[in-house]
Amino acid sequence: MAAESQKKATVSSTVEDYLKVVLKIEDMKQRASTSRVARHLDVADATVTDMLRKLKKVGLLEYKPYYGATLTRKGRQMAVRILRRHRLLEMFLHQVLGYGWEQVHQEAERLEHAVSDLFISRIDALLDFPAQDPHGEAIPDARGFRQVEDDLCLAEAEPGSYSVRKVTNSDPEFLAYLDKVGLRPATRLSLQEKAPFQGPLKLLPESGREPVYLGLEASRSIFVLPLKDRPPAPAPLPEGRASQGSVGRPGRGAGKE
Amino acid sequence: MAAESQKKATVSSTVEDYLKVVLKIEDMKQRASTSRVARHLDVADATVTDMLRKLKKVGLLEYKPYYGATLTRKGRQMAVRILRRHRLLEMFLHQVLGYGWEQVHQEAERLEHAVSDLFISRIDALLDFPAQDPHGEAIPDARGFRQVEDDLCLAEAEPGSYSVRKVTNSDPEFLAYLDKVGLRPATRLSLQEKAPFQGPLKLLPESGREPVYLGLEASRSIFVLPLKDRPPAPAPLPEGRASQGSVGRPGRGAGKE
DNA sequence: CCTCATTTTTAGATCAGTCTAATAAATGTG
DNA sequence: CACATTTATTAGACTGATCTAAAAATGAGG
Repeated sequence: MAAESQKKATVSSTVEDYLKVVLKIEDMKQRASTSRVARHLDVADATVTDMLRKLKKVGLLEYKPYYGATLTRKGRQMAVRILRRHRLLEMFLHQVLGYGWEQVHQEAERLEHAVSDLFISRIDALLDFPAQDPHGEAIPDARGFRQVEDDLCLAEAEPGSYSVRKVTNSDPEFLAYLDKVGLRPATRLSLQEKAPFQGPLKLLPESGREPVYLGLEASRSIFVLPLKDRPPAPAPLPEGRASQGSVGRPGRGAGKE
Repeated sequence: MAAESQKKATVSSTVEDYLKVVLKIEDMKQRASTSRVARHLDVADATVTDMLRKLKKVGLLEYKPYYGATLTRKGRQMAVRILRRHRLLEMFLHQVLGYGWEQVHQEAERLEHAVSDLFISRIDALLDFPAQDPHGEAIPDARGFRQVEDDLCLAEAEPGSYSVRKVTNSDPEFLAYLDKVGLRPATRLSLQEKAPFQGPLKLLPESGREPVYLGLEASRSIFVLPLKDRPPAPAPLPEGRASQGSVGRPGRGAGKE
């Protein structure tokens, strides 16, 4: 609460993008190396080196040459704020303006830098304070708390019954495809078998009668919650033991920031 | 329809701002001189000289050194497109997100550069294709046609009965004041007297019982429609002879572009 | 038609963000 | 452990948008 922590350092949208990417990489438990950041942002490595040094200087991240970056408290706070804007905007575009879930990402990507805090709080209220975006990703709340994600990557799942929790891929083509075969957040499905040698997964979505064969690589961006065996339960989301109540509870590792 | 006219030359938001300003100045029947453009954009004259030359080079405007700029067909088209976005966004913020009319301008100023055509067409439909923004300014339609404005500046009006058509000033303080004294688009009022020597106007808005004294300068940004003497008519806007039906009719001077 | 004030342009710099090419550090493999 | 490969950094340059200060054109009055 010291006066200095109040200064609403306003950063360029470029800086916002760098912070967002570092957060994303850290969330995937990877090292935010120069090249990894560069790949995510589609810029040259040299550009990233420069920028990381600049961001270190202004205290938004730590940077060790030849190693990579780590967000500071302040940097993480800013990054989560952008993430919140992004996901709220996606939800708004989907729910209010009727965008398909494969269309929301790109538009939100531009809007997140342009919109005011007032705009964000208005759409938050309009949407009745949603907890997930159209891809099933958790929307951080206004204080920066993030819901604990207690899901399982389909690529690692054993055959059985699941419901789709989130899809962490924003490629419109891919999402449109998933949509077509009936795979969306909250869809229940049974994973019937996994072909050996990096082979495809055989899935049966609840809706379609046709099985869907999905490449292993594609399955890495689908996250699911195990379903209690027989699929009787009507509510698909509130089943997982940590998928509720965690907003506002800073608990181990996934709370604030 | 030639292939070249199809190329969707995408310009920076800075360029969009320059075009918007030149359009605004031309709409006020003034010469878009270097210094005038500079004042509107709050940049140095030298910066404008450079930019106008660049914009001439890409065919968005004519530029005569020591004289100023004139939009080309193409430049005007782009400028009107931004104007449309701006005003639709204002209406959207006002109607859907509950912004006050004094708050909409600033937010729209940022959003107009970030939003896609899809976004614009969605809000247009959501708002049921509005013809005016919250300040009473005409919203160009998707083809770029602009409604003919057949109104009268309050500063030039004679005592009598009027209804407020539009307010061409985006200063939040000023608009908040007008709002407080009950002056908004569609408000009926009687102009009771104009003090001599650039003196204030004495107004009686229909709502308030108190007369309002308005400086001459302030009255320049208020435009009104004369009311058919006794104020009996319920519909305030559709009275002026040219305030309807002109969308899509390229009529003299105020049609396309 | 000359002079002065105003307006505009030119010249030269800066800043943020980016690039390519060259160099250097780190790493992995025989 | 030494070399080859990979990953990062440095060096130098460019682009778009901006500035200040100095020079030049315009135009109004005498």
